[in-house]
Amino acid sequence: MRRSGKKQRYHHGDLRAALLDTAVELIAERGIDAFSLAEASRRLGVAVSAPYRHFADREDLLAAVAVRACDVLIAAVTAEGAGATTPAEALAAAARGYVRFGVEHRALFDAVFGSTLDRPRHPELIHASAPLKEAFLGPALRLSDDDPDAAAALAVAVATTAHGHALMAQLGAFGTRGAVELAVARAGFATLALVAGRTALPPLPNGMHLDTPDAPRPR
Amino acid sequence: MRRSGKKQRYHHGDLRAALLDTAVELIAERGIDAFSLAEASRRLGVAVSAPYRHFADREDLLAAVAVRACDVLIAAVTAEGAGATTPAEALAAAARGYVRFGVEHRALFDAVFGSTLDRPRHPELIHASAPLKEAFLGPALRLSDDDPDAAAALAVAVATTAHGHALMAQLGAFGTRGAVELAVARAGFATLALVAGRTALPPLPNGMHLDTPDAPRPR
DNA sequence: GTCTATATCCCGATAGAC
DNA sequence: GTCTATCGGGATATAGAC
Repeated sequence: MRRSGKKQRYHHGDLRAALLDTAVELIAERGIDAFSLAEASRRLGVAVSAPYRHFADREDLLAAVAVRACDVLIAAVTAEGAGATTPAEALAAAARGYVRFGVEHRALFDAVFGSTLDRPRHPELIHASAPLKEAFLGPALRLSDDDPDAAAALAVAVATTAHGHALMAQLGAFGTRGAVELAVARAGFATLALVAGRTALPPLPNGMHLDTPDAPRPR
Repeated sequence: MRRSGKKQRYHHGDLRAALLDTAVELIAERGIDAFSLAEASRRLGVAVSAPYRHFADREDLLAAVAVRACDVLIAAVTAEGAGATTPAEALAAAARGYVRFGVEHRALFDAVFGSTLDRPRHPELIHASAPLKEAFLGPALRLSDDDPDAAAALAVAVATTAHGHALMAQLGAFGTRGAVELAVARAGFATLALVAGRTALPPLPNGMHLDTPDAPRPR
């Protein structure tokens, strides 16, 4: 019944969940920096002070959105690779899923990558994003005869290239009509090209392994 | 003499240029969305109304910053490839220059790619960014036996991969110490891998050619 | 758990004096 | 070309009633 009315009031309903949904809506419409608790409250028909019963502050809510977004991202990256037959195809599928997520769920993508969260303040975020690297590292390992250094180098290159395709697609660089599928397809092709030319990728220094950013440039 | 005092007043000086400089400073410190004319005015010791003699509004100033940033970006991309001996090396150098610009001049990078300018309203921006594609397309053409379709496919893949490396580096995914050089180097290697495996890149549809985004997702 | 009310702050943009 | 003053708006967050 919750979906019946447009201006549903959440008095005594599950305001916490409703705030998360509304946050995603607002981020999709105006970007993550323009998101405000005040506007979310207005849209839900509650007082601007109500969210503070469920979230310590604005950043706390955005961190919760980012955690949810991580789950969706990981599902997207792993789902697309379910039917892959070769490791190279699995890697390309992971890249395609990553890009598809970026363009089809831009708000969630921004929640993960586009906000200025103080990540040390939200350790659950680091935990939520951990499985992501496995989706790239697993196939890369199979492609590299279990050489972990070569696999890490390839996985980083592929994930980074997928990231670029998602961002470029968001910028509109792949046009407007059919841009989603085009960007997704190009990310897959680029991945296969990286695989084919992977001998040009020397090992990363110090066993770096696609870690979640721990210390982003402060802002 | 302009640099002598910290709280230099720009009364009757070149306020327009000073505003551009200060905008870059502020964007570097707090991000482009948090940039405000009011704070820039405060920092320069002028009234909040003063900037409106030089810029129609906030967006107009940000567009001017983006134009300047485009010039620096193009210089960075072409400069790094000056000494390249092979087309593959030239392409890798362009990618390295792109990433170096992204991490060393993050404010300028954000001015070009991270703002929500109404680009049709600022045609000079499209003009300023035009030479960028040549830096990638030129070497790609030489690598593709002057096949323009194959060259475009390669150029898009390389530029997009460079973009991904720049963004990932900004996120801190390449760590903190030595992150700049690491990201720059990885972008170069990834480019060489793409070149080596470029037969996996089918032609783009409809003669697409790395155009500047004309219709970014509205926000 | 939500409301009312409020304190405090910041912003973009304009009018009119000098 | 810059200033003073101001309008109109929106934000975060808290206090205290119910």
